[in-house]
Amino acid sequence: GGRFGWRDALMRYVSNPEDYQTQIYWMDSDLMAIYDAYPKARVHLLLIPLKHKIMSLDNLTGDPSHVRLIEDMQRRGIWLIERLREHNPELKHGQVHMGFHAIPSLRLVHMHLISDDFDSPCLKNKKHWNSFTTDFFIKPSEVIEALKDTGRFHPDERHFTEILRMPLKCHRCGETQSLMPKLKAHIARCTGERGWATRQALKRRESSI
DNA sequence: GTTCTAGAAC
DNA sequence: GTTCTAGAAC
Repeated sequence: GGRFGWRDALMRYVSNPEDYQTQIYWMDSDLMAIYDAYPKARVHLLLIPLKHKIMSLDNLTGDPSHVRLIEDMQRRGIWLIERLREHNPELKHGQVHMGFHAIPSLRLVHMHLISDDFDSPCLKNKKHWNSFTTDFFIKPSEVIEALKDTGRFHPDERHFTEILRMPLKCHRCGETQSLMPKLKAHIARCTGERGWATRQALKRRESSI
């Protein structure tokens, strides 16, 4: 086999940033923000520490350097969202969510920055949806508090596996949809009056030509 | 994490 | 008959 298995996909970016320049949105000596290779929304970045090679949140302790790392990621995440808003006019009023997956598939601690539209052909199944729109999506403040209070952050695997199987629920209005295609159609409609009206106007204009 | 696809659901 | 989900991947 090769040097990296699929679980180590993020190691490539961290080990050889120079080979991935087009996939890097922003980077300094401590953190790297890359475009998710399979974005689940119009904007979807991963923020990855460069100096601490921590495989998962389970490996964090109450050590001040670990608490500080997550606090730095939180601060940088907020900064990146502001930067994204400046460069993406469509994000001006929309929310950008920031968080970790409770049980990530890929090694190396990474925090998602993802826009609220969830408009992407890569968003395909229930696991995708529930991993961003339920308690499976862990805010950095939750991790920081757990580390300060208990010196660890160990998500219960059975609990979070069950969460991924929950019904498909719109993150805006709470309405439940039976199937992914129906959810995706609903999300497109429920994505805000202004966005919806604009799309309808564009459709009318297209069909009248 | 994705791809592929059998068979369930429609 | 087609769409859609969900489990295997050696």
